[in-house]
Amino acid sequence: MKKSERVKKTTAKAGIRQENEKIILKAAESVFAEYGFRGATTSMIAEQANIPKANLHYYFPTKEALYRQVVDNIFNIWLQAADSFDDCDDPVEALSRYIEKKMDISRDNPMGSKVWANEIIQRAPVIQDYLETTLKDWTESRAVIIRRWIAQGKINPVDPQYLLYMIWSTTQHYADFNHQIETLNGGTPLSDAQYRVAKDNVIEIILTGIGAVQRRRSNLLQDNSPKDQQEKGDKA
Amino acid sequence: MKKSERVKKTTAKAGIRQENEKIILKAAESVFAEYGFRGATTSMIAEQANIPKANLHYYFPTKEALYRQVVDNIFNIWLQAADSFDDCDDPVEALSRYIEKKMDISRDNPMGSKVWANEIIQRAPVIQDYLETTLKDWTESRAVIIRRWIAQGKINPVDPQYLLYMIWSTTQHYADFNHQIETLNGGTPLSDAQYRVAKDNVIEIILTGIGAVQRRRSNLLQDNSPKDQQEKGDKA
DNA sequence: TTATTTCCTGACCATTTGGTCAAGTTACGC
DNA sequence: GCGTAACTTGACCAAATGGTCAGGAAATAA
Repeated sequence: MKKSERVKKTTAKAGIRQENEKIILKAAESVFAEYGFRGATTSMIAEQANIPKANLHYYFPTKEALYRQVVDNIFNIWLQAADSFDDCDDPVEALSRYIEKKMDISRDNPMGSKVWANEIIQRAPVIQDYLETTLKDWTESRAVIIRRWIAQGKINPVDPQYLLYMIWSTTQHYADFNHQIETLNGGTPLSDAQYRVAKDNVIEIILTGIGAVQRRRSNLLQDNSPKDQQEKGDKA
Repeated sequence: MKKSERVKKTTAKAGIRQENEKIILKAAESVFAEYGFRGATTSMIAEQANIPKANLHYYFPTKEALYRQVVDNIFNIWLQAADSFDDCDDPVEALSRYIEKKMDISRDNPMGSKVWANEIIQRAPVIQDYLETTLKDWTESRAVIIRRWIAQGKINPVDPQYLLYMIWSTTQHYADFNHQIETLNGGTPLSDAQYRVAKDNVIEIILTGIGAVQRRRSNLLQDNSPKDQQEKGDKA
């Protein structure tokens, strides 16, 4: 139908492959996010990318190859977030930064999070390997840091593994269940201000919950002043 | 797995329908959970239920009708959990009970939770109506209770909506991401003892996080009985 | 017994699916 | 210009899919 609105070709032939792969990957991400690997069809993806299906198969020979590439990209984003949880002496700083980063990712890349969720629900046919190696190692290394904080009396004795699950689930919920949140918000997406409040609530409750802070000054209820956009002026 | 071990027929003809519908629904739940509506096939479900596909269609004329029934059952379980969050003066009691109930459901009915997750990710084609009515009303009524607790100084000022999201996500994570948790647990499911610890951690961190308790006595670390994760020393 | 209703299922069908292919078109190096 | 490599795509195919159907088996009613 609408066929020639295919997006500009930057500098002619050079870069066409790169450009088109990007378009296809983006379309694939959103279709895989919504329907999972089995439920997604290459026609849907092609349509979303606004190219003929045969063209899609020119760039990605099989549905599985395309899916793998999508999942790979997502894992890289995950790694990026993981880096922000550094080996820092201050749990408030390290955890605030990590949670904030994860919340940002949920907002900026909700489709990726959904693809990940689908992968796990389907028992990780593609990323099982990552889970057993990279993710497991990372988790254990963070557990060491958390246990050190506990030993130093900086936070309450909590089981690191369950604390991490809480952080993952809470932050990713804003991507994966975004539709439900939107519905409960009257059918409109969370505004920037609301998202800021959500973030603050999450950080505050978790940090307070593990005894990293006693009780913070800020009122976590949404203030009704229209002005609310200053940077992360709230921290430790 | 064989073929004719189809389960006993209780009392012959009477109740056959009921019996078979139950078997089919259970099979359908697990297949829909793993692959979503589109990704699931009626053959897979029939196979899982150990009946010919044509027989499945005798009881449930279409895939969609079957799916609707599955989703309906899940929503009823959700309602059951919702009831346990009653209008109680004590936030510690009300929230402990609710979180515990949700954790129990995640353990006893992980497939249901996954079907729900898939539904939301797919933008609730079937349950949108519930979200806008039952779920929304319930959420708002609980928000009132939470705000009252805040006004009474029983908990810190937090935004009720985000607190609820945290409870939902954290508890449901144990069902939806059960495979990831299992992998990180060395490939074995959480034991009863571990699950107990997980529950306690969740309850404790959230209740402490909102200031409902100051700091509780229990040590949330798993008692160090020799049986801990140390099977495969894979590493890099 | 026979009649009637319910249940069971192999064979079948139209549509959708992932993927191919051959005949093009476009861009770049020469 | 011309050749070649990269890109594009309508038409096509075999397999899988949701669903049907006719005929048979089993249970109950008469």
